[in-house]
Amino acid sequence: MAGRRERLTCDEMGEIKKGPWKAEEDEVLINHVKKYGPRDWSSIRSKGLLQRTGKSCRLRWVNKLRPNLKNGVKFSAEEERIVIDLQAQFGNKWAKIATYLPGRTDNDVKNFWSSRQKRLARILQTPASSSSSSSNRSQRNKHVPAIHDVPPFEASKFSSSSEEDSLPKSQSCLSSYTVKSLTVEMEMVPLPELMHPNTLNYEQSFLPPEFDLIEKKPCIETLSQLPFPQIPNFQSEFALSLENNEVVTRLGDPNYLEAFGSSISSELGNVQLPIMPTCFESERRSTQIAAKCEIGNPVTPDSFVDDFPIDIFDHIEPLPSPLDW
DNA sequence: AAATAACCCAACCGCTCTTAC
DNA sequence: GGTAAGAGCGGTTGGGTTATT
Repeated sequence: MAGRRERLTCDEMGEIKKGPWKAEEDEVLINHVKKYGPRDWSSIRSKGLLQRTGKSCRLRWVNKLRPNLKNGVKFSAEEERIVIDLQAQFGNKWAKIATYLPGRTDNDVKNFWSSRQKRLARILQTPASSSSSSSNRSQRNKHVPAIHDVPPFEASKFSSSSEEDSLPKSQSCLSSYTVKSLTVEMEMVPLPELMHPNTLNYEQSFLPPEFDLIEKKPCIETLSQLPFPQIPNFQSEFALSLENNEVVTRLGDPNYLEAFGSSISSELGNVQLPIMPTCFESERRSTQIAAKCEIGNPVTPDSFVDDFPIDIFDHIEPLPSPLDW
């Protein structure tokens, strides 16, 4: 990484240094914070302490030097679940989400999510019959026979919109589930393998001090009302039913949903799809949308794939022999 | 052992918001 | 109320590392 952003030298940038931070610079920055607190970032440069912009100093402090950061520690399963749930709730408000994850920065969360989305995208774009997939570790491990008809994943759809931000809190929560594209916003099904009872009360354990219960009430309530205990059933029944497997295939096709949204629900039979929280149901705008929601609105192709244990697909179709990889 | 792909993450950029004057 | 500076945030980039062939 060294030199990557140091091409622009101090002279070229008007004495502003860029690129990786040196230990000495960190030390200067830490000393500044010790003296004056985490503020007056621009004064660091104006005093000649560092040839960095205030912006750069602040970022360095927030992302790397701040105490109690979990630098170099991978996201735990619980943290992952929290991010997934909160992203579904808040959108790409990484700073806000990070406040629920002690020791994590918005950059951490953002990077984590980005990696996750890339992984997801690759899985969904995997041609089932492609021999070239043998060179792809993820594709090999996560062979997805039923998803290859899914249109290419559109990562951009996963970013939050300003439209959502402008809504009242109680509606913004709703909008991410109903108003916007169903196939996009419903993807955040809690990871089945993470449905430990002791992970379900994270809201309490990670509530930041300034958290306003009243403000978030509608969404928090719905979160707590989510039928998480049903998820494991959903997983196992899905994995063992060929009929349901076919439904999974169809659900992966937005056109199928569009055309057969209401009738498909009967096909699901005993399958316990994660269902929409009640507050969302009450806000449905049309019977068509309602029909889609009832058949398991949070379920989209990517959620099917990504939120299942990798080996779940072993039950759907025998994996090819390692010799064929 | 080399080549390649995938993943990770630090750091930057541009925009918006907040605050002080 | 207008404006400039500072601060904060989300998106993006690209080098380093690791895993796989």
